[in-house]
Amino acid sequence: MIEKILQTKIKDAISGLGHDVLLTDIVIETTRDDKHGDYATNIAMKLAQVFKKNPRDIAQLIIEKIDRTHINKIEVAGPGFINFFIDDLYLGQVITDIFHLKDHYGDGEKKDEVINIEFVSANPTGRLHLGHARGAALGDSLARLLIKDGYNVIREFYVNDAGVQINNLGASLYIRYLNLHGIAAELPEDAYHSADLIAVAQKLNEEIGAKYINDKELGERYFAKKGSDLFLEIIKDDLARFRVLFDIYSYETKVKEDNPLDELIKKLDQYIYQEEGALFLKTSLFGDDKDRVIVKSNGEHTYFLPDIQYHLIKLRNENTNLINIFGADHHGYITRMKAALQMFNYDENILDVIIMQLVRLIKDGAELKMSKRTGTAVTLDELIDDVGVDAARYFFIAKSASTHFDFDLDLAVSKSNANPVFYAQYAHARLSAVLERGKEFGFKTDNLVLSELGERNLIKHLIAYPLMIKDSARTREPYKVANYIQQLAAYIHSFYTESKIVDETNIELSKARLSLAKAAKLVMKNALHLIGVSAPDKM
RNA sequence: GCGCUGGUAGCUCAGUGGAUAGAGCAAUCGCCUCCUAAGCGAUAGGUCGGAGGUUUGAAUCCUCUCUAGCGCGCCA
Repeated sequence: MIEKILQTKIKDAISGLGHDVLLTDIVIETTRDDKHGDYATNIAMKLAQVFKKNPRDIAQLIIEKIDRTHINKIEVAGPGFINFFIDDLYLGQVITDIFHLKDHYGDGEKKDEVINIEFVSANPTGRLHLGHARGAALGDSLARLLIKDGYNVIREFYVNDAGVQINNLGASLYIRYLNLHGIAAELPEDAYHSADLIAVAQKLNEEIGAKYINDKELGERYFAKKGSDLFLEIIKDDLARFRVLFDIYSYETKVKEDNPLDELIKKLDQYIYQEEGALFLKTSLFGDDKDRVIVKSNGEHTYFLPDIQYHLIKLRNENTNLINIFGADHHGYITRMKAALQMFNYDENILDVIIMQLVRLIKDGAELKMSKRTGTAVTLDELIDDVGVDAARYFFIAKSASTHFDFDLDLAVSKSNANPVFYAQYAHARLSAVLERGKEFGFKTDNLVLSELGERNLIKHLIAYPLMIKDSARTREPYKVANYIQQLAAYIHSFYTESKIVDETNIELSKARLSLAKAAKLVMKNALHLIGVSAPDKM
């Protein structure tokens, strides 16, 4: 890895001047302007205070001491940058590395740590909509990224298959069911109004006929159970279509069944007090604004209590860290959950909550409110039909989770070709075509020297791939992969346009360029795979 | 009122202590007898919400402030 090598060279040079610096304090950056060389460091400016000297003078002292193997030229520039111009032959070695490592190029060191990432976790009371789609794309891409970086990853979905929302589902479905039998019944304001429920009611009606039309209680119970089961199946199917597969589905009912909440309350005893007939948990001891109710005065527990149990279950194995992906409307929940975990002597950082800002849906220039109640939500299913999995997934992960963004439905559907994902896929397809065309030539990795600007830019970007993986996994930000992909596509298109890759009059050069094309294609395919996007050979 | 997240080009967004603030889309101008023009090259477009401060250096850090979204239930 070039960065590391340069860091070491610089560190050694600085030691030669009688001063020690940490390797990690030496920042190597790729230059934006090729006049500034290939890589640069600002270390001399950082050391200005220590050395009490002008940064340019320090830079000069460093470059006099530095080992110049693989380096063509070193310059002091601007306010005190040190610019490195790397030998072409040395840069080209990355192609050999990629040929050798193939799909494992960029893999992080294998780690013992398990990362459990919980996302989507939608209530099985309707189809997934746009907001869930963002979470699904984000969570799955993050999972892929962490796996690539060497972690053991568990993708987990928590199903709230108990509680008021399920009863409400049962009641809503029951009314739809009565309607199917010509019985007039109005959906209450707070019922689920979406059209999905009609389809589910119809399906269940086929199984039971008129059995429950005169038995509201049994009917509602039946529809609550069967309806949520059916919706969960629909959710799983939609997710699979979106290329999102979970390792574990955990059920609230099962969590409570296997782990009596009374016992949990006993374990939390020292943090619990009673007030006005309710049980409060002293989460304020751990930074929460106030204490939280876990058992209401009517004897029912709040959602929070089984959720604590659930998080403990996720932590049952040693060496596990948790990631939850939440919508912004749940951010108030973070501190109390971390507080509960700290009551069991876990470090607060064992749980990392990624807050995802909500998606605003724009249609005909105006905001369309998403709500299960009013039934105006755009479902994941419809989204996939309209814009396709690749474009949709790319669209959702290409922006950081903290970005509030507008999803313009008209734009997404009508101008899907404007989606940057096609730019990247097209770059991949072009490389596939040219490799096919040049398949008789073979490849060349020894003494591979490519010195055109476009070739060098592409090579340097391939070199940066492992570092990008590491960085995006560390900060848990898959959008950085999308940024990388865009830049990679741009370099590929430039290279393709500027350099004739298959040239019968220059076999050696063609072999070298085909090798670069093959390496770039492989990296592009793998990068796209990390965000769940396909890499077509033809477009 | 308090808290979380935003405010950067016409639009959607990157950039979180360094060189002239970038990309895609939209706009203008070039480029296919030549490996896929879903492309390339060039031009134009920005008081980085505002004000103060720290620093050799600030879009980036600090304080205040304006503004948008979301929270602040014995709901889930």
